[in-house]
Amino acid sequence: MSAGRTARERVRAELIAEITEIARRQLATDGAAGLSLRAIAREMGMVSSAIYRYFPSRDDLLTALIIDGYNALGAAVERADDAVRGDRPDAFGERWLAVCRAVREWALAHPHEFALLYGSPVPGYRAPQDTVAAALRDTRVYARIVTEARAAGALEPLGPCPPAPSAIAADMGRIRDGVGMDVPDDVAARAVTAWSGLFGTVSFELFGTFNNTIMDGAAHFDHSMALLGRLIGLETPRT
Amino acid sequence: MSAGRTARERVRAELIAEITEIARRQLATDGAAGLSLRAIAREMGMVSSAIYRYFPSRDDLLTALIIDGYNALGAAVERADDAVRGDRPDAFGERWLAVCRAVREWALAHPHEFALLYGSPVPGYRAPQDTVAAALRDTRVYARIVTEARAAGALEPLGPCPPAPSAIAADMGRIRDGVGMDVPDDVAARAVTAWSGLFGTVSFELFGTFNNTIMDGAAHFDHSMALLGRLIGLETPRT
DNA sequence: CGTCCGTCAAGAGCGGCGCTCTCGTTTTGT
DNA sequence: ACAAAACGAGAGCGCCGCTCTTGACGGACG
Repeated sequence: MSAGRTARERVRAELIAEITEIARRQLATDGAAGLSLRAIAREMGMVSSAIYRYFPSRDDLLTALIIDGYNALGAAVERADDAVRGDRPDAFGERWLAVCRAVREWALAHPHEFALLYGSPVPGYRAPQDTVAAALRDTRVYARIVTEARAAGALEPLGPCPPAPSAIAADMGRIRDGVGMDVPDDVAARAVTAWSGLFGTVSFELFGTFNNTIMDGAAHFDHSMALLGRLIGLETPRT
Repeated sequence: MSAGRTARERVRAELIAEITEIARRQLATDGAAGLSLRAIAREMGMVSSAIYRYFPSRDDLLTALIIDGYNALGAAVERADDAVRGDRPDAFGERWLAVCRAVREWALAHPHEFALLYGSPVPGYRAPQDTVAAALRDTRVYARIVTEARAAGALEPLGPCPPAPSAIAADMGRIRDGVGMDVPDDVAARAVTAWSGLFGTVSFELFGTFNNTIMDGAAHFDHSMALLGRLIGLETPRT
């Protein structure tokens, strides 16, 4: 973590930082497919082959950007939850809505990075294990809200729903362990469904599926998230 | 529709068909980014520039594949609904589940095509108007189920949910007109939310977000769709 | 102090890509 | 029969990821 001792190590770390920064700017402009090591080198006044001293391949640079992206989204989600939780830790519905909005707003502000994280996988790219750990960061926030809400007895089941079949018990157990969501299978299944709905809604808006139909994205999103929150059992505020 | 009269026109139509067929195979193998006009030409024993007589650019070929994809998915969804509707037109929950399963199964069978339709937009590609019409085909089936269910009085509202805010009335109206979903705003909003949840769930499974956690994708999917069906007000069968 | 080895930037080059332009040839419609 | 349109082939432009070689530089050690 501390700056490397030798001058070489220091300049090396700086160059790596500069490369990823330019790459992030390229990503924001042209998307993942437009990310070009040659263009980065050009912008740095280097020759393209020199970049390979720092990133052995384009995919390795992509991995760095993906991890950064997951962390940025995760941090935004954490901030959103903390902002509500600080004042009213029991306002679980508000916390859920705040988290959903944070995801949407981060996605709208960084569309290409969101596409990199949750869009079609980059062909030929195999996500290394480092990325899957970073990918869980925002999910943990979300799991915490559901867990705390249930512990507080704040989950009001929403009408008669089919119970979780035993076939998904093992999967729900893995989710429980993976992100620390300590709730029964029924609640976990509803939470996963709502979570998928959140990202599906953001994807639809961002990728243009809603084009020319849903114009007031924010209003629709808020209402949609309120409905999904109710599916979990959360009381969401009127929007 | 009938074969062109002149020999040239006939061979032209055949060549276009052969190009799209090879392109579809390339798409299934390598994904949209791996689609290469040069490779297609090579496989056809032509020189690359000759392809441009038939498709003026790579994007135009992509457009053809996208329209084909929407139609294939739409047809699969129509078949799934018709299979249930023929016997039991009032089994709205079963029809909803059948449609959801059709989407998932088509996506699993044609992952790259699904990614082309619902994944990150191809950078620089601007969807022409032809594609958006084709994109509505599966949605119409889905809208028909919800509309018929409501007309039959088969929608049992699921507990107390926030009512649709007036801010989304115009958007819901556009959806009503666009896909022929003749239901009030409250129902339309729930339907759109469930619909987003369907594609979010399929995307998560297909793009690897569920990696190593949800192993029995089918069981989780069925239960998730049952929950979303209940959100609309449909009675879904035990799975 | 001098040597020596690891690190580095640079350059040339490979095969691939989308796309354009030209040039003969073939087919079509008149 | 002849002009016009359509066509395949070829060369070429600028881009890409990636590899290999070469020569210079600098910190570590004898």
